[in-house]
Amino acid sequence: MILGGISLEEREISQAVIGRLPRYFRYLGELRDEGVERVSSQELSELMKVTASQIRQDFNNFGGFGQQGYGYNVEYLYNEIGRILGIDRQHKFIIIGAGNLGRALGNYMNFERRGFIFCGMFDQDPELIGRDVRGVHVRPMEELESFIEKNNIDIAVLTIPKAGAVSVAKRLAKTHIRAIWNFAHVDLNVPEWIQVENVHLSDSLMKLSYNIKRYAEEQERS
Amino acid sequence: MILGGISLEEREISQAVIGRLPRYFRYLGELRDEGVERVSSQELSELMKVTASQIRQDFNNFGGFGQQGYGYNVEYLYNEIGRILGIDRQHKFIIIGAGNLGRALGNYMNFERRGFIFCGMFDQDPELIGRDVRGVHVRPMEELESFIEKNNIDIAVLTIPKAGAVSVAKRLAKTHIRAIWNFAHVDLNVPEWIQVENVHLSDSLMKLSYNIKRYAEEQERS
DNA sequence: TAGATTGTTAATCGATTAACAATC
DNA sequence: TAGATTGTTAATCGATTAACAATC
Repeated sequence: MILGGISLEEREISQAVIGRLPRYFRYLGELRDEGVERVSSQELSELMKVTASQIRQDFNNFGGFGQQGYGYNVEYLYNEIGRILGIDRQHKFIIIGAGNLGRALGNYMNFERRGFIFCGMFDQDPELIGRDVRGVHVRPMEELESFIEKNNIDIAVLTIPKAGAVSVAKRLAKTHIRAIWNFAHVDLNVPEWIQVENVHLSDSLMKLSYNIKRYAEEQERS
Repeated sequence: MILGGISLEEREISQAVIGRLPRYFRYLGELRDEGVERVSSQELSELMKVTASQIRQDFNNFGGFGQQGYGYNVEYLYNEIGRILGIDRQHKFIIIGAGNLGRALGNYMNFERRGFIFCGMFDQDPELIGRDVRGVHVRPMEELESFIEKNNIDIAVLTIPKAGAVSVAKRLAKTHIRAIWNFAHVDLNVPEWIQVENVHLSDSLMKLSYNIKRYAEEQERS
């Protein structure tokens, strides 16, 4: 299937679309668990409160998953989206920073369900080294690079203060790590072959604060 | 300042702009801490890797903060954006769900710096009730509504599994809570006067997974 | 005054929605 | 076949970028 010389596979999908895939995946998983076999873009649109048009456009970025007159097969579509998101394969991850947040993420079981395997944990604090988090014990920072290479780690989760995050990211850039899930409140500069996804909790809280204020002011005016 | 009958104050700011404000705020705070007095949109654009045009457009949504030929005063702009985000005022919050994530958030000091005051914590598990998290002890769920009303709580942080989240959100909807910071992996249906900000960690992880896969496939092709 | 840089309008780009022919 | 619903093109909308006059 060729479009202007660029095959379907190579066309770049916008991050706006990618950002919606996990939500589709979640709703389809729920429908599947309820035993629903088929769903139309219209039905899904009412459930998810987005337009049916958007749903069809989004899915068609990856080729036709549906069938005219029928709709989409829930099970099939669910699996396809999972495959697109890459969660049909396993990802091995380590957590750098064994503080409260790092330990909370290490203890969170649901990531495993999606193929994310918790393999190691690191900290520089001698107090924390050796501690056990769900069967994984905390290692000293010196072992970081060797551990990554020996165990073929895919993802490093950064749960350390911003001061340390930049230098740790530099160390990671010299390994074969493929991605950083960054909870530190700083923008990381890494080579283009390392994918970065930021979770800036205080940014999220500020947006909430803005919306609280905006709503209050709207009310005052009316 | 009237534009087509709608005053500046009333014009709706797009969430795209709001989403960028915390990042501006962070960079301006760093410049301020470094003692930098003025910054031009050009300089800020190089630092933040966005266009100078976007920066000027974004700021002008809220009125003119700069001066031709000079640029922007860092301290002033920093304070103005803080004010716009509503973090010049205090927000009292409670955490519902005293599991690993809830406790981690409760222990995180930096929210306090931005005026978010940790006031209470709730859980249904008798094992957890009474436990102390940074001076706040965990209360039983029965006390939720009375505590919110008595202490004028603004924000409820939801760190419970999705099964419980929907029913707790229903209870919250009957209180005077103003916002929910939702870490449960489910979409909440609440009245329009309650602001909701979702932090769906597994969605974030799936996006990362997609980008890992996409990069790998790009490499294969070339 | 001359130079710099904003505020703002106009042009472009991309994303969303609407419409409908294709087809199951 | 008739009805339903997709896949896809066209229209609209909104967001980003470019350009430049206003002005410090």
